[in-house]
Amino acid sequence: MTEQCSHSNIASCTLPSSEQVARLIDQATELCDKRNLRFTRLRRQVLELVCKADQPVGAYHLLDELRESGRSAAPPTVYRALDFLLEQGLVHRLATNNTYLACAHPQQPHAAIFLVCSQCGHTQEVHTGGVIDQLRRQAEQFDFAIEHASVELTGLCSRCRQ
Amino acid sequence: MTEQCSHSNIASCTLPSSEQVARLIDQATELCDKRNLRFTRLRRQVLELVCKADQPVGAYHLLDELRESGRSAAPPTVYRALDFLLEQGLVHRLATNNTYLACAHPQQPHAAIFLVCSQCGHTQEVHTGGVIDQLRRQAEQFDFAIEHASVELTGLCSRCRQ
DNA sequence: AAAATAATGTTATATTATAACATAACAAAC
DNA sequence: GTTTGTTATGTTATAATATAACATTATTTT
Repeated sequence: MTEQCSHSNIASCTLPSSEQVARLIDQATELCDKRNLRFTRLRRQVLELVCKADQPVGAYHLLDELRESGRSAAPPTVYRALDFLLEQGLVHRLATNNTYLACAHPQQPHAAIFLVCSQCGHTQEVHTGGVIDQLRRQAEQFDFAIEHASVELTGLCSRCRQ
Repeated sequence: MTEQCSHSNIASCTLPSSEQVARLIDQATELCDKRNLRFTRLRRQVLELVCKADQPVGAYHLLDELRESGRSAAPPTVYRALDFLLEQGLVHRLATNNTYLACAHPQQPHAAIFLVCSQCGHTQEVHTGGVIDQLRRQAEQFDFAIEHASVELTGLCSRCRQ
């Protein structure tokens, strides 16, 4: 991700080039090391597949790719790896279309907003501190403690609007 | 829904009493009439079931209830009715847990935010013009035209926090 | 090395949703 | 009021997404 990503007030994150995939893997390795967790071959492989995809991918698509790579794999194989990556904040799950995508900023935990194009599927991770903070304040007015915010905006991306 | 609902700047909507269910059905009848759509027995029955539930319900739960009521029903029966009700803005779908709940304000189309308790499942529809407007503005900065906003906040409700 | 823990393999199955085609109900036109 | 077209529903099958449960392997700790 993080092509032109400024991580200032508002940041948008486009898709990863191959060197950036390597960097994300490096970051994940470091991060797991720091947390004393095992970044196994399977977990690395699944993260690579998610990173390399140019769009959010479904679990069974990842399963196919694992199998094509010669590995013996069944649904739990991929779901367990995804669960691990989700817990560590290395990937996000989009509830509106049951897909997974690599997190652009695994270092600092953050709540993100996703712009999902309903036509081409292109998905952008956007960071706008303001919105999430406002949501948190609103929730607090109802004495509600947010554990996870799922904010997914479906619509037409700039390319598909033309 | 709409127990203590002010529909002012911020409005919260609690669960419906039985008279309120009747009112929602009346509103739906009117609305479909106005739009020249058929509010059939099946559609009415499904909306009633969704309204009466004290929490968002799954499609297969509705299916069971339809069958218990004596009606012959299969998955498409309930999904088709739900699709109709969704299109008309009479129910909402929660993507994070694949459930459906009655819309508190079918009259005026609106984007809502949902507070979903991860412990008891209680779900609150909250209307805060501000947040949705802000989301729309943010999206516009990326030349993105929102068609649908799914904003689902998972966490602990006030009762479960204690 | 043995024991304990964590990860993966494997089989089966649960849960959610849709495709495809047949029939029935309804509305419009004649 | 019957024919015709359209919309809704019935019905069967199956797709797509996800998890349970238990066996095996790998890794870490003792």
